[in-house]
Amino acid sequence: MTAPTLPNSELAVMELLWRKGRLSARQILELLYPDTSRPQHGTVQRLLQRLEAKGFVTRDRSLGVNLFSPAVSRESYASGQLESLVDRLGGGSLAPMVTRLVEDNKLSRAEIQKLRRILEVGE
Amino acid sequence: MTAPTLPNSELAVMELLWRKGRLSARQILELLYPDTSRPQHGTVQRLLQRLEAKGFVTRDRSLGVNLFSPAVSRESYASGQLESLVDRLGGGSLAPMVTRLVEDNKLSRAEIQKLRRILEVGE
DNA sequence: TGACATCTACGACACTGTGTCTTAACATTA
DNA sequence: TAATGTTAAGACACAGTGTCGTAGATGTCA
Repeated sequence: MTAPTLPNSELAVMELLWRKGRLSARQILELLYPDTSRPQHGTVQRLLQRLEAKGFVTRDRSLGVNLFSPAVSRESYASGQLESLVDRLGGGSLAPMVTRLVEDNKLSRAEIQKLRRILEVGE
Repeated sequence: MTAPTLPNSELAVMELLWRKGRLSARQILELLYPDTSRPQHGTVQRLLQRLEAKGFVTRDRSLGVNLFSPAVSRESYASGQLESLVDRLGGGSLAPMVTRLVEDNKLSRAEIQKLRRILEVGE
């Protein structure tokens, strides 16, 4: 099973969970729709349900209200997406894309330094 | 205007064009649906039409049959997708995702070498 | 314990994008 | 000009997304 790509609304929920760690549906509702008069409980509940089905959040039912936590870290999701991008478009290699980014000056000096350091593995 | 993400069927057409450079609709049809008895001309035509509308292919009408060429290179599309991934999920930085790939041994030794060389810019 | 508020689960729906087909118009050539 | 191939455009089914409403479960407090 390859990692699915999350739609925007679900990603927004994950962003919250990644930032806060563990939230109730109500907290998510308030953070997600801060100035809406309408309830929209159902929407949040649906999103959480779908995320749970996809294995992206875990639900703690031991309390009165359910608490939701991320089951997939941001780094894990992001790198999974990167991997799938590389497979789909790069013929399995990240290098050509990075080459292009460098040529187009899309990577800052600092970013390049960081990447260099990361890639200094072994010998 | 940010680069759109192409659906599979359109990407399949682009793959052909990237590989072959310039093709007629019929050639694309034959390459795309090699062993189909059904015509499916319309499908290919539609795909090409949508790709043209998105600015991904150019159409040469000067001959009897239209000839289609890629208007966006594979590298350009791929790096654009990478860039948008970094913006959406990496907080603008590619480094964390690459870190994760390295940790998970998703990058071969050769690939790491290649990336290192690419990133040896300036000083 | 009953009344009330909250929370949860789920069916429903509109909209959009995708993938495909069909048909009609058009061009080409034998 | 008939036959053949090509292009254009309408149409549609289907899946995914984002949302709502509601019914039932659960909890709280007078």
